[in-house]
Amino acid sequence: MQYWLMKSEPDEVSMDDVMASQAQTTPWFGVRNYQARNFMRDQMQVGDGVLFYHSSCPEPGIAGVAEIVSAPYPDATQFDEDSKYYDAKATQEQPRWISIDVKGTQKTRLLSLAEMRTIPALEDMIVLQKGSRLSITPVTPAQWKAIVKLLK
DNA sequence: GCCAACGTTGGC
DNA sequence: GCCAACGTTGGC
Repeated sequence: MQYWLMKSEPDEVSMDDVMASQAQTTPWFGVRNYQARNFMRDQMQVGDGVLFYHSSCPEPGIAGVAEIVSAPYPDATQFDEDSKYYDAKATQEQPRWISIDVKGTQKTRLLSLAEMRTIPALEDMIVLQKGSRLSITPVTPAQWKAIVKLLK
């Protein structure tokens, strides 16, 4: 059981979108960074906790909590020539990119990036480090606990 | 829109 | 294998 922070641009997929599809699940596609892919491929497990983070928007921050609900599987968009995520070097036999499904657990108040920076228990979070751009990052149990408490 | 930081590509 | 050039991310 591990914890993760996953970034999404709310213009693409917001926490509201994730909650609206609660009956089903939301496929997480379009990751095109090897480090993030490897986290999904090698470490993510069904039941892992996810902090849903809104990036590249007026108020960046954590907007809700979700859960991993599938094993990794090939990201279909890598084979779709019409997709902006198309990758000519990926083949069905040797896919490069991976998706997983998440399910929204709870929309929370927005824990803004600015507020996160003021909380000592969070200062080591990868997402707060200078120059950090990884869209999927591990979260420690202590960080998770502190954030869940703040969001109550 | 700016720009720092990072990742990827490709020539050598 | 090095590294310059380029593209992307993402806060501000």
